[in-house]
Amino acid sequence: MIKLLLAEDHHLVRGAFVALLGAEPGIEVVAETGRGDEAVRLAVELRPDVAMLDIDMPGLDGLAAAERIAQEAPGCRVMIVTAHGRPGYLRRAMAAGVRGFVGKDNSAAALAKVIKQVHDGGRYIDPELAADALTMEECPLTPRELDTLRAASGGAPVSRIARELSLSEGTVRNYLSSAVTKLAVENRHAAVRRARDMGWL
Amino acid sequence: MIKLLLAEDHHLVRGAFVALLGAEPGIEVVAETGRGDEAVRLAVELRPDVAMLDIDMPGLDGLAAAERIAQEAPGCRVMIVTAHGRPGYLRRAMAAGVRGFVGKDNSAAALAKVIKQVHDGGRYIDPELAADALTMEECPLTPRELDTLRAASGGAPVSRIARELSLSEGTVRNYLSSAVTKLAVENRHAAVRRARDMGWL
DNA sequence: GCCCCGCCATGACAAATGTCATCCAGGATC
DNA sequence: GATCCTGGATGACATTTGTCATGGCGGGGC
Repeated sequence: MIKLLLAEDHHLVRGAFVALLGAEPGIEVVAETGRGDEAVRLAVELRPDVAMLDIDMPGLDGLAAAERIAQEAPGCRVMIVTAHGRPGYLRRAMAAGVRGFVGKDNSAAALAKVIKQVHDGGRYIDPELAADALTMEECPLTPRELDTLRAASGGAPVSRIARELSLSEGTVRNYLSSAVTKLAVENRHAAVRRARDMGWL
Repeated sequence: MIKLLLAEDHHLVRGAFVALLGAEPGIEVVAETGRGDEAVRLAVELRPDVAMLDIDMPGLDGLAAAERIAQEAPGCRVMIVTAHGRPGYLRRAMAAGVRGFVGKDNSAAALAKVIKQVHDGGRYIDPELAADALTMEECPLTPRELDTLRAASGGAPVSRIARELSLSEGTVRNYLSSAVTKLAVENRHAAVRRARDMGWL
């Protein structure tokens, strides 16, 4: 019997997952939560065989939670289920030692199969998402450029970004400009959008 | 037996819903789809008692689908299930004659109850979302302002927006400026964000 | 009819943004 | 130690923006 920890922020979807996977022979849902930090705590406490995490959750996002679980509950295998096929997410997940990565576009049967595969020490990456990630170049932005993009994401003016990061306005403009060039877009707002779409932000 | 049409774009979530609601006594899922246009077609063809629609779907979004179903399959009662509690969405849904509006944060039991309530001719609005919509002012933007905001949403420069809408650049700047003022934000990009958050865009 | 409002358009000016040449510090290389 | 390179930082300059005052046009409402 595979002991499964389930983390997904929407009650309804989570409840549906529990119903679905609870019916699956060989799988037992031992805990469920809607928060990432909560998921880490439960993984440490209950030591499930597999933790299945959504990405966007309050408290701690699924990728960060995966990293923490890998450190604090090493026996627990982690898989990510997400609606957003951002290529960068897959990269981060791999770096965190995640063993399964599937989109919410898959069938329930496929999901159960992946859970078992992951439990048996295997790996499974959604082929479509994997293709995206492989054909895609590495994030070309430097840490500083990412910082400024992040700070600019709310539409904040350069002056505020500069204050926030304790930089001169000129410097901020430079980083943004260089990000815009690298991403081949027209201005920083488009750059923010693009970086976010890629899962880099 | 309530005949239910289910429309939700993620296979996995949809499958889970089917499993969940199929187990519910008195409810029978007669059709399921991941596309809005498909949902309209199925509603017309199968005449289910209740159609349960997600908002973000390919083909036709849930709100537009709701409008079409109200016209083309009047006997079918429509309810919306969504992850995004944008106040504007609720408004549009009400205008389309939707009889149920719930967030994905609810429990499965609550969902089944709402389905039955809607089927019996009642209405149900998620109290939390309703409160948001009521405390919130109507969208203050003119159609033209919305057009320009929409065109600006990708981070496009004014020149391109002007070409797209066949307006002079000055006019575009005017609309955007007025939108920025009305929404009390710092620039058009923040205005786009805000309008989108409100469900106005 | 008259007035108001939304829509379209100009021009001018101030402020924010994008671009570029340049410089510095530290690590890698030879 | 001299050199090269990269990421980080800066200020000057051109361009793009946001803002404001203004005016014309057409359709509803009174």
